[in-house]
Amino acid sequence: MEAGAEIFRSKDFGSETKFSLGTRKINSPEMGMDGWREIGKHSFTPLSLEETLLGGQSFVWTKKGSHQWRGVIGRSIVDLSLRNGRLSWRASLLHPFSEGELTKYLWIDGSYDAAIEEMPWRSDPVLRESLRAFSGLRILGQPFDETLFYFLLSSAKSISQIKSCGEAVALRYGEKLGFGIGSFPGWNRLCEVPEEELRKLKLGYRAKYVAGVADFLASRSGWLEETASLPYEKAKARLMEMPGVGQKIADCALLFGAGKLEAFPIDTWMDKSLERRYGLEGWSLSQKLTFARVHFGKFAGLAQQFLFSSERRGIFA
DNA sequence: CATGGACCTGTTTCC
DNA sequence: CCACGCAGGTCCATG
Repeated sequence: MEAGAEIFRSKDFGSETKFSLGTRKINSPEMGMDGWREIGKHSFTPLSLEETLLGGQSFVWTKKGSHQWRGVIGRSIVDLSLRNGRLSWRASLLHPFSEGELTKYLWIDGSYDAAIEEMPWRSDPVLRESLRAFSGLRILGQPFDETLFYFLLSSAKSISQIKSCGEAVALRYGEKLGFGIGSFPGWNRLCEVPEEELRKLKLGYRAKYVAGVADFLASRSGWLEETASLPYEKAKARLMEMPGVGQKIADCALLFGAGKLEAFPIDTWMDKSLERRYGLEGWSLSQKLTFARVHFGKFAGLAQQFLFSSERRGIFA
């Protein structure tokens, strides 16, 4: 399916420049980037796209303008634009990204609507209100290794701090991609980095976790990939064998980086949500988790994201 | 099995 | 402007 490769000429996209790549002449609004293309069918609203990209499940996206975002997925730089309900994208020429990869990353296909339908919103007014407020909110399909890395940095840090620590590591040890962006270096590369170096990049005590996980993986070739392919419970138990990976981080890595949609990470926001909106004051963490998995079902992780956003952005306040 | 403090450091709030 | 509490979690020691 070929969406028209239209070149936007709006002033929002900067002045148009021409340069050659091999023998082809390329018109591109920005050096090193391909032209804009539109993705026909999607159900994002400005709010749900913003919340999907910047709301705490990913730390690789930056807002470039009121309707535009830039992110790095693997080694590809990807721009997204949502104007008047039209979703458009472009990727770096050096490390291209296909439309198929993007629609998978953004979960743009019928299985999203099916997942929404399967959630218990008919009997749950709290969830129903969240779905209404953040209509179109998705779980992203991010690279597993990188997702694990970012969430290893997440303890007692805010989104902006996690983002800048991760960016610093990527810029220092990853591939330089231009635009001041680096790629995730990969665990093999991180294994060569002393903990002290990571501490200099402001990771604090999390540096020990990163170094520990890198060491752990160095002696286990294929371990992460194998873990991602295991059923949820098995995969979670395996992730928790690693230093610095407890219940919450394991669930985040599996939900956001391995497509385990039944994973239900409980952080302080979700803890508050379950207590205040579902009356679970006094329940232990494991009781809350059991309640959530039973009540929300197969797509508990998606429900979690709606409730998380609602709590964080205060729609019930 | 539940509870509580330590672990880094940037940010917020209070003198 | 400085000192102090706290933060999207994990680990280890206690009761």
